Formats: sequence, structure tokens, C-alpha cells
Amino acid sequence: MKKGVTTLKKLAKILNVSVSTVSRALNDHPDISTETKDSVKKLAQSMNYVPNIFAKGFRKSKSNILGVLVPNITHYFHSTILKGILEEASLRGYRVIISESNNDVLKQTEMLNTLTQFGVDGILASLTKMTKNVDSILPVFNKLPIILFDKVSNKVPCTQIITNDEEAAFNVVEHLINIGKKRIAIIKEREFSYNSEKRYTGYLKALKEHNIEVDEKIIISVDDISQQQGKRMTNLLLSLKNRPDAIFAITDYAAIGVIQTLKKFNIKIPEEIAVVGFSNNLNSTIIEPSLTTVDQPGETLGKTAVKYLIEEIESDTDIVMHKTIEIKGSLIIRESTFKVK
Amino acid sequence: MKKGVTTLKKLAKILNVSVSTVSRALNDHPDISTETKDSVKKLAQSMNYVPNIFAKGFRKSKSNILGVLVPNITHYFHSTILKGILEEASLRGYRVIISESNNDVLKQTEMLNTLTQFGVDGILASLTKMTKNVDSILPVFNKLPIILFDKVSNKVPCTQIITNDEEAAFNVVEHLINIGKKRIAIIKEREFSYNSEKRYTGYLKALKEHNIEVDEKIIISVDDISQQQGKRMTNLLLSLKNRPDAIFAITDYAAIGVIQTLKKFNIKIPEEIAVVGFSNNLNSTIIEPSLTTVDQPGETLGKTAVKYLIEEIESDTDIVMHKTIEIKGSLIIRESTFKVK
DNA sequence: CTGAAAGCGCTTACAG
DNA sequence: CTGAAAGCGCTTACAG
Repeated sequence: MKKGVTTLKKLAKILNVSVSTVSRALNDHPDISTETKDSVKKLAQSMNYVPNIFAKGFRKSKSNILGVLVPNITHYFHSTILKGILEEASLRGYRVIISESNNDVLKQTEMLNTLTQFGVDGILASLTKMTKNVDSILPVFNKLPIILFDKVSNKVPCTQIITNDEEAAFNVVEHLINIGKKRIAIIKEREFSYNSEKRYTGYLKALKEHNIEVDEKIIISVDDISQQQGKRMTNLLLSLKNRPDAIFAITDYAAIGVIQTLKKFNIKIPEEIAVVGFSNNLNSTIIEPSLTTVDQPGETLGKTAVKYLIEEIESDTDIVMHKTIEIKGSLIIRESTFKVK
Repeated sequence: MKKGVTTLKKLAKILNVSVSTVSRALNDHPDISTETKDSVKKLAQSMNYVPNIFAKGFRKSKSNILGVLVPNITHYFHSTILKGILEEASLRGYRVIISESNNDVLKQTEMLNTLTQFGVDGILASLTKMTKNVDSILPVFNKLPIILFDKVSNKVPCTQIITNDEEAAFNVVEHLINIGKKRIAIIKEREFSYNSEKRYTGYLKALKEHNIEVDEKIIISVDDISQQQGKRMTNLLLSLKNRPDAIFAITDYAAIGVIQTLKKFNIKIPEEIAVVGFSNNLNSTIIEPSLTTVDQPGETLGKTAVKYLIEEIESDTDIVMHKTIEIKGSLIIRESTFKVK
């Protein structure tokens, strides 16, 4: 703060009323007469009065700041979620502090702690991939309203906002079956990845429903999925004597690696092998052939998360029902599964 | 805050000392004996004492929070800058509140105002494209330390952190000349775009230095550069009777539109027409041929901005020298200007 | 309808 | 080396 800031005291002195009256007038307290309110507000306006956020927060122990934790802010899907969070929070009079865990579990705990220390009213978090053990973050959950989004964990008792991974994956696989594919490979992450497991379940369900036998040889699990891994695992799939006729990669990044490798070997996409990703990143329309994928509406997801969080923050009761909200992603069919003649 | 939080008062009572002593012990005041310090710190630790950030901020009118304003958080280059900002700020004990202007001048003013209202210690901002008139944001600059990055304006008196646009563009054009191109088109934004103008200046300088005549017909200016505009302007360039043999698009997004259009007309890249972009987005390696571009080190830029801002915040004097710091971007040569046989 | 007073948790000039 | 006291700017129960 610089010198010369307008305070309640100053306004009170000028108007010859008490500080209490000024405070109440500005907060539209019913006890205050309309005239008084008007004159106070007018003066406050003309003197550019801005409440001291610290005094206010201090007094009410409320900051109107939300804390957000994501693994990596440059990840496109997460940046769209952040966009939604910022917009909705701003509309509701909240600011947003963002921190990154860089997919580091220790950093994640540290960041959650500093966020609470900085007096945020609640936290929105997307966990690191490797968060198998939630013990270190559980204490934070007793102090503040928290909502998990995207990378969630069912070991944490709180409201969670996710994509309908299972259903969307089911639709992906069904689409592949509909275009005549019979030997559908999946490149997924290991068990610790909540989202990947859900998609895998959808995959299995679709195969079952269409009486297609599950073949472990074309179910590939990797630690950390990426474009590189997509390439490597495609090489592996191509080395099988009984090759797949479709590859469902659990992320667009990996799917792009798949396409690049298939092209290197002059394999026709989608005729010989079709490819599907997940997320609808910007890249998925740049790659050729363009990638069939599941569009995840990040902004909606972010907005929804903020709504539920503020609801918890502003609720009077301590008893909160924890819900799991699924935001629907939609299948976007492009050239990697459908030939435009 | 929930019930049962540890305060200085509680610690004082337990240890039978005054609140002042506890406060000083925790802040390592030289007056306090080592024994007292140790016992205080030990108890504070064991009782999970966390200073009330509001009381502290209120008292010292310092929040240790930095405000950041960007046009669009999902823009890849800006998200890498944000990553750098978050990391450096965290290292130095600051948190970061992020807001978006969505390239809306009114929103930008509003956001700057709320940031100051929320008691941030300083602001890092990247302006909207259309900020010709800085009058509405100037008042904020008198209240708080502010630093501009990437989208800056020379009408604002403050430290500015940018890429070496002019020099980098010079290198781009020189590279095109070196591979034998003689008729180099540029797709840029109009005058109001600071970055675009700098790159354009670099373009002109390179042509001049190599005695290549400037031809207005292949200098294309658009309002809002994008992939779409890249496509449209390529169509325009191709309709000329004297076509260019290289196209320098001021952003990767536009350059990708250029490549897509050239491919549609089966024009050989780079033999017939070479293409260069700017930024080194993720897409630039996905497109085929891969795109020659200028890598802008976003993280470094973000970290640098934070360093200068905190320096201003923590400086005792009011007189601050405003500098313009250029972060060097490097030319990355890929297939769109160089044929791999 | 309005005011005086207490207090939120911390820091710090002053006194000893 | 330590303590008592004032005060940062606000809100609110209490009193009138």
C-alpha cells in the first residue's frame, strides 16, 4: 500500500459519522438509512476507496482466493481447465492462485501445504500420476474444502470432477468395431493411473459386449505415456505375427507417436490399422491423417469444479456430501478411422 | 481457519513468555537468546504453528503474492512463460495469482484493478493485442511495481522482458537467403502489434543487408494472425503472377496454415516455397514437413520477469531504472527450409 | 438508525 | 535479553 490510501476512518471523518456507520453503509447493512448509504457510497467512489483486503480477510478469515494445483500448466487439456476455473472464479468474485507439482509427489505435498498457509478458502487439485499413497496429502483435506479434478484418486474423500472416461472409451472401441475392426490394441498406463484404468475398463466392456476375445498380447501398459512411448509400443505391436488392425492410445500425444511410426512403415491408416487418441489436443488436427479422438470439454470441467468448491466454501453446514461428477466427452471422428475419398 | 489453530498467544502461554518474545524468536530477532529461540521454535514446530498470513500481510502490508495477467492461458508460449514464473516465484517465497484478459481491453483494465485490490505486491503483465491506448491502465502503474513481458508497449514506463524479435527475424531471413531464396514474403500483423513490427524490422534489415529489393506485394498484414489467416494469405500469395519462393509467417500457427495450403496445391516445400514460423510450438514438429522456426525460451523469460519484479518490490528506493531485457530465441532449422535427402 | 468499543493475530517502538 | 502496549483496517455484538 502506498501513502494516501482511503480508509474507512478517513471517510468517516469527512462525513462526520462513525467508522461503524461507514462500514455498514458500504456493506448494505439493513439498519442504515438510504440517505446515509448514498452519501457514503458516493464519497467512497469519488475517493477511490478500496477495502483493505488483508484487514477484511483477517477479520473474517476469508480470502476469496482459491488455490489450484496441477501437474503441469503447459499441458493443453489442463490449461483449458484452468481457463474455465479462472473465468468462473472471476465471475463469482474469487481470485485464483495456481501452483504446479511438476508430477513430483513431494512437491505436491509441499504446494498443498503452502496453499493452505497462504489462506486460500479452498483448493482444486489434479494429482500427480504416481500418487498411490495419499497419506501425506490427507491432512490438508481436513483443514479446507478440496475438490479433485481430472487426475483424481478414489482414496480421497472429497468431491471429484472427471471426464466420463469409461463411457467415452467404450464409444471409441465400439466405433472401431463398427468400421469393421476386430483386433483392437490398446496402449495404456499402469494400474496407478486412475483415468487410464477407467478407459481400459470401457475398452474391455466394449469388446465383451461385441463378443470379441481379449488378447493380452495387444494390451500394452507403460509407466509414463508420451509420444515417444507411442512410437516404441507401435514398433512392438508391429513385431507381433498377428498384428492389430486398430490401436487405441490412451492419450493424443501417444496416438500421434503411433501414427508417425505407422507412416514410417507405410502402413495405411485407417485401412490397415486405424488409430484413436483421447483429449482432442490442438495437434490432433495437425497430424496427417487427422486423429479421431475424444473431445474433453476442459472449460466446462473447470467451471463445474469451481461451482462445487465455492458451494462447499460458502455452505454453513460442515457435513458435505461428496459427489463424483462426470463431464461428458464426445467422440470426434477424423481421418485416422474414416477414409475421406 | 478452523478451530484449534495455533497462534502466538497460545505458544506464549504454554512457554510462559510474552507474545512479543515468541514473535521475535520465530523471526530470528538478534535480541533473543538462542535457548529461547530453540524452545519456541521447537514448540511451534510440534504444534504445527503456521503464521496467519492475513494478520501478517495486514501488519506489514505485504502479501508475498504476485499478480499475473495474460491474454490467454492456453496459448502454448504463454503457458511456458507461466511455468517459469511459477517456479521462480515459488523459489523466492511468493505465490502467483493468474488472470486472463481474453484479449479484451476492458477486461484487462478490470483485471489489473482487481489484482491491485487483492493486495498483490507487484504485477507481471502481457498486454492484449489491441492495446494502443494505455491510458486506462496507466493509473495502476503508479500504485505498484509492474513488469511487462512478451506483449509489451513502449508507451508504458516500466521494465519490459521480450524476445529478441528483430534479431531473430533477421536470422530467419538471412537463413532463407543462404539457402538461395530471393523472393521472401512475410505474413505479419498490423502496426499495433509490437512483436510483429519488431520482426518486420528484422526482415527489412536482412533484405537490405543482402541487397534484396523490398516488394510490397509480398508483405501481407492482417488484423489477427491465426492458422486460418495463414491459409487465406497463402492463397493470396499464390494468386500473384510473381510468386514468392519463401514465406515467413510471424507465428507458428499461421505458418502451419501456410504449409497446409501449399500442400493442397502440391507445391514442394522447401524447394518451390520454403516456410518459417516463430515460437517453436509443439505443433511445429507434428506438421509435415516439420517447421523451421525460432525457439522462444518461455521459461527463462518468465523467470527473468519474476527476478526483476521481486527486485523492484524489495528495493528500498522508489527510483527504479526501467530496463528492456531481451531473451535470445534461437533459429531451429527443420524440413520446411532444408531438405533431408 | 447510529456510535463506542472490542478484537481478529501479528509486529515493533519504547521502556526496563 | 524480555515485556507491555499500541496499532494496522476492518466488522460486529452491544447499547442506546
